[in-house]
Amino acid sequence: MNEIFKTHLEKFIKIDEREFGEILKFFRIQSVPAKQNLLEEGKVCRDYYFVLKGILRLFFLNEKGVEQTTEFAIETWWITDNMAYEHGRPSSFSIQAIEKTAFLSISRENQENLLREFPKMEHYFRLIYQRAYAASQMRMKYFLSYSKEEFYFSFVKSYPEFVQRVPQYLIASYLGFTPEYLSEIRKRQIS
Amino acid sequence: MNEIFKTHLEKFIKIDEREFGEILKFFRIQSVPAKQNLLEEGKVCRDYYFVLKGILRLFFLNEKGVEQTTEFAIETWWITDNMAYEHGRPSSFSIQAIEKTAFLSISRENQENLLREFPKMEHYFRLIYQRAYAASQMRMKYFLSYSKEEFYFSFVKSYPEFVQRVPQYLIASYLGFTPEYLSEIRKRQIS
DNA sequence: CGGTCTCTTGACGGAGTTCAAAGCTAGTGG
DNA sequence: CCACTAGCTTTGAACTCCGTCAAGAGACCG
Repeated sequence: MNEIFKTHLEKFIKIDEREFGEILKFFRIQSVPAKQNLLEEGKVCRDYYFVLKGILRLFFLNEKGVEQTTEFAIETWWITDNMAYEHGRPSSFSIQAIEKTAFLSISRENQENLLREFPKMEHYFRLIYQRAYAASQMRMKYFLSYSKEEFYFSFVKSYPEFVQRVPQYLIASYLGFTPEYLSEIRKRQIS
Repeated sequence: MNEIFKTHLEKFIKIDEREFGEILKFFRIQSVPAKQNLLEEGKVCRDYYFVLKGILRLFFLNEKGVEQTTEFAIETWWITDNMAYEHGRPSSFSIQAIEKTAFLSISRENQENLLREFPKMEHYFRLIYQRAYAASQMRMKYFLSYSKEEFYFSFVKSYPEFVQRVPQYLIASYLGFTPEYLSEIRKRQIS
C-alpha cells in the first residue's frame, strides 16, 4: 500500500528505498470504513491526510443544518482543513470516508520536522500546494462563469470517476445546488 | 520601495542585506498607471507578480462579454494565473491595475533558479502557497454557506480597506453578483 | 461646465430552492 | 437467497432570490 505513496512522490522528486523508509516514519497509516469521520467540525485539526485507496470528503454544516461538501479526495490526493491545520485551531470542517479508505496521516509537528530534515520534501510540498492553489483558482473561475447546469456537465466531463463513485446528492452539494435540481438537470440531458 | 519586499520576507525567513541583494536580481521592478493591463487573456503567462504599492485585479471575460473579477491583490500579495504560469501556457485571465501600481515580477525560469540557489526561498514559497490555498479553501466555504447579502457584509467586515479603494461594481463582480443587486443590498442596510 | 464613468431605481422574468410524497436501490440480517 | 428497511433519487407545484434591461441621477475629470 505504501508503494502508492512512493510512486506518487517519485513523480516530483528523486528518492531511494532507504530515504523513503526514513520519510515514512513521520507518517501513520490508517484505514476506516465508509461513513466514518477522520475529523469533526469544532475539534482541533492536527493532521494532514493522503489517500492511498478510497475517497474522503470535506464538509461543514450550514445554518440550516444541511451538510455542505466542498472537496473530495481520491487516491494520491491530500486533504485537510488547511487553515485550522496550519494554526493548530479547531476545524471549520469535518472529514468523512465515502468508501472504505486507507490513508496516511501526518501531524503538523511531524511535517515541520520532516521538511527540516528532508529539503526535497519541502520542494515536494511547495509543488503540491502550488498545484492545489492553481486548481482552486480555476475551480473558482468555473464556479463563477458557468450556470449550474453547465457546471455540472463540465464536472462530469472532467471527473467521470467521481460520478461513478460518489452519490449524486454529494455531487450536487459539492457543485453548490440541491439534489432535486441535479435530478431535473439529468432528466433534461437524457431525453 | 524594495524595503517593502524585504520586510515582508523577514516575516517568513532570516535574511541578510547581501543575500537580499542577490535574491532581488531575479526580479524586475515595474510601475503601471491605473487601468493598465500586466497580462492579457490568451497571451502566455510568464510572470508572477508581487504588489509593492497599489492594487491589481485578476479577471476574465464571460460568455456575455462581461468582465468577471475573481481576485484582488494589495500590498505584499502575490498574484497571477497560477495554472498558466506553472505550465507556461496562454492565460485564462487578464491582470489589470486598479490604482497606479508598483510591483515586482519574476519569470518561471527565474523562480526555478532562485529556489534552486536559495533553499530558504523554497521554504518561503511553500508557506506562501500553503496560505494562499488555505485562504481559497475558506473563501469557497463562505461562498457556499452565505446568501449573497450575508456574503457582502462578511466581506465588508473582513476587508474594509477594499471597500474604500475598489469601485463597487468590481466588488459585486468579485462576490459573484450584479452591481444592481449590490446597490439594492446597500439600500436595505442604510435604512 | 460638458462628457464619461459609476451608482441607483424599478418592473419583469427565470433559474434554482423548498417542501412533500412516491419510487428505487442496495445493504443487512434472518 | 430472499425480504425488509433505510437511504438515495425522482416528481411536481409554489415560491423567491437575483439577473436583465432601461433609464435617470451623481460624481469625477479634463
